[in-house]
Amino acid sequence: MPVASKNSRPVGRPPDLELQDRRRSEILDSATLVFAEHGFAEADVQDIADQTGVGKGTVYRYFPSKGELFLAAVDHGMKNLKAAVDQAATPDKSPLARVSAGILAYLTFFDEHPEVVELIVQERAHFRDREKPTYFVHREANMGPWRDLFKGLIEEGVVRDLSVETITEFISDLLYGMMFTNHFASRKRTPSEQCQDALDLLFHGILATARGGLNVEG
Amino acid sequence: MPVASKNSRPVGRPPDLELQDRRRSEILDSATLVFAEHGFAEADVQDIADQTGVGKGTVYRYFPSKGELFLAAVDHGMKNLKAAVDQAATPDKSPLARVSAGILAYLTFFDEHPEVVELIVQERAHFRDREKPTYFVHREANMGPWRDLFKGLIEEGVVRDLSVETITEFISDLLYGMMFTNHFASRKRTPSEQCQDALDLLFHGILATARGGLNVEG
Amino acid sequence: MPVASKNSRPVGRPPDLELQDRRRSEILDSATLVFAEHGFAEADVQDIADQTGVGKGTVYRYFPSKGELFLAAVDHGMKNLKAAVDQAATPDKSPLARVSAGILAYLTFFDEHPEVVELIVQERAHFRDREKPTYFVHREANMGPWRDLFKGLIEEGVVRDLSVETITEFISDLLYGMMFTNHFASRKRTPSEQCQDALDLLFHGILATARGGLNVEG
Amino acid sequence: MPVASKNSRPVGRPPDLELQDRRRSEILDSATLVFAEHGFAEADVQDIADQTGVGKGTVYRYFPSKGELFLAAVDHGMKNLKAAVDQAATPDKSPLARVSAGILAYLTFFDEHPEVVELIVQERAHFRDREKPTYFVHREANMGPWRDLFKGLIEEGVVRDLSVETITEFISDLLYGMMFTNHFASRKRTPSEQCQDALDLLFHGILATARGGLNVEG
DNA sequence: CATGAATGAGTATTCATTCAT
DNA sequence: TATGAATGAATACTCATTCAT
Repeated sequence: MPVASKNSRPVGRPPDLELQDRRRSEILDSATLVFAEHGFAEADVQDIADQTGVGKGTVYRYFPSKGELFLAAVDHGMKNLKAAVDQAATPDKSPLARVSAGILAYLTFFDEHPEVVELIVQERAHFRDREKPTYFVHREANMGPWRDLFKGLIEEGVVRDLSVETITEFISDLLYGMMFTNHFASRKRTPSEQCQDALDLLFHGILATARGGLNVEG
Repeated sequence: MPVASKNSRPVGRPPDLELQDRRRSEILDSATLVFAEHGFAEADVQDIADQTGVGKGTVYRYFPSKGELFLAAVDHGMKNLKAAVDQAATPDKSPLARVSAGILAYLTFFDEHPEVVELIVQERAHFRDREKPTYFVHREANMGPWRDLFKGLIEEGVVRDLSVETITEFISDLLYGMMFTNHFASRKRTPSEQCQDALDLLFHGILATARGGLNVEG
Repeated sequence: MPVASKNSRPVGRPPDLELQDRRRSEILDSATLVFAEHGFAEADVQDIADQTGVGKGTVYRYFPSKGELFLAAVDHGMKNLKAAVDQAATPDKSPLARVSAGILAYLTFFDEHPEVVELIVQERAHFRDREKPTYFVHREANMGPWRDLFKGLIEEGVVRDLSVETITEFISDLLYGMMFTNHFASRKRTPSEQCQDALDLLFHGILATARGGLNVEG
Repeated sequence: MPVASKNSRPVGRPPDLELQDRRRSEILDSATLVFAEHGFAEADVQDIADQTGVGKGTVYRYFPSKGELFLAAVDHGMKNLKAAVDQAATPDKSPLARVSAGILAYLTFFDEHPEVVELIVQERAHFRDREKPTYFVHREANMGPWRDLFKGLIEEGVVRDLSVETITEFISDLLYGMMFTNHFASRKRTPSEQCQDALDLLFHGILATARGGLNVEG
């Protein structure tokens, strides 16, 4: 039940709450585009306002500062990433299939949304004092189920008896590196192909021999 | 009658070439520190001059602009990285040992030189129009010997019959991701521990079963 | 349902057009003073802003650069000159009286507005690449009626049968030289006295003898 | 007789006095060119040094500052002007012929040395605090003989009984205006043609009627 | 004496943010 | 509430001048 403001009769649901939400969303979308195209420092709030079709002052009614707006855009991007991965790695699939699907979804998301990659770099470059970049905050928050999944796989004997942490970090780092490299070095392979190769190596490693007496010390 | 011909005018203070080189180096070091601490945009050329103990004008005698100075610092960092890796992965070692040593050297370098990681991010954030970030230019230039190495390992049957490109990209991406994540998420593990785990997974994969009838589609 | 269509967004503070015009004018006046006092190079945009009583950013809202502001000030001065001359040399006067009135108005204008003389010198000194200085652009644009006037006087037999161009250039050069010399050499005579003398010589020349057999070659 | 410096035996005429003079002259010439081409503010002392073929420090050994060097260049130009006019308006000519020759020499000099015109403008623009621009200092210093000449012509009845001052100022202003206008407005006429026309008007005025009952008041 | 390396003062311009309307 | 006019902090780069060699 909406609380009527001091001197007004209750007018039911104010008709512009919805508008407010839409506006916020539109500004966020424009911001993502403009920040990704020009970088944080070069992006003008005026451009974002123009792109959205509102006045500059309006942008400031929705977000207290350029920085907050930027951070909100990054957060928005991270939520979209999670949604894409979650939608792909559904619980009805087998655990390994979920791994596979999750990785493919991750690669596909960034392939389709290069602007989010840009946002991630820009954040790290311009907000160096933050404890943890938004990406890693989200990563940590979403990692639990994956840890459980690998724990189960180990117990089942499907995956070797390694530290779960070791596995998830390995995969996380690999994906993080792939995402950046794809974008920075303009790689042309499809997410699907990449995913295939990565999974093969991830699952079986590069060596031909059975694991055992390898000595790499010399 | 003066002996000096028109083309041999300089009779004044002779340039001290050694001093010039030292100066250039000192400025580059200061720049690396200042750029890493404040980021490219916030870094003040005056700070770099102060840090080096010279006047601002002197900085501009050695580097034509703030941007060129920054790029030179990145390049310098990349050269140091190569030197560290080359020194570790010497040809007298066995191929697999060279892989191992190279990876350890890579991780150790960035662990000891976090400022270079910062430079890499800053470059990508502020020089988005460059064809390829310096890191990738160097990576490409230095990759040849590694490709040969893996080609040999495959021929020997030590490494599975995979595309060499697939292997080097996999490792490159993994390392790139590890370097960034270590720095951005403030990971505490030693390069040596990380290297061990990464090599284990890289060599043998995560699966317990022999490679073969795995079906991850469902 | 909002009445405003997408194209009629502005619902906020309406622009005060009259204020804008006044502001522009005030800035132009301040600029004229400051540029004349300090010269173009030494003039500080901050001074102009202070003098006008606005922020420096406001100056840049009205003029895109210091240079454009300066040129606008010169142009403004030239328009004022034309107005002064036009107002004096009205068509109701006889042709020779118009010449006389025009010359007096010209000399009087620069006597009362020495800052415009400064602007003219400064322009020539700092914008050497312009095809024609503003002064000459205006001069050319305003010369037509004077040419017609002299053409008429020649046809009437009042003025000798000389090339109209010769006459107008002679007068133009003379006045240009008088204006500069008055200002640069701090001459003290009143415009009126100067005008008298100049007209006398212009009309009758310096020689006592009737025109004719003079031979100045030897 | 040269005075030997404190602790040295008299060595006769030092062999490099001549070199010094030559150097000074070369620097002055280079300075004139560079100042005229780029304007005072944009001209670099380094350019002048390069142009002369000496080191920047050497320029400062001959002239205490950029400003002094510039002023010396202007002065040099003025002296050349005087020489040109003096050489043309020799006492062996008749008075009116000397006037004619002087004017032609003046116009020819600036036609052949547009760089001097530039110097004159630049001086006025950048040294606004000087009591009198160099040009006017020289003009005043060189005017005496011309005043005498016109005084004589008036006494002879060749020139009307006007104030000598009025005549010389008229001519001076006219020439000053012609010089600037020729240069600024890129006039194409030859000095000789211009001189003819100017003399005709100067001597006889523009009116067809004999001087007398002209009334230009209405 | 000649040189040129070193110095550091000086300034136009942008753009996030505010707030009158 | 939405707008955009007004503000002013903040900063790279140049170049006249000095002086060690």
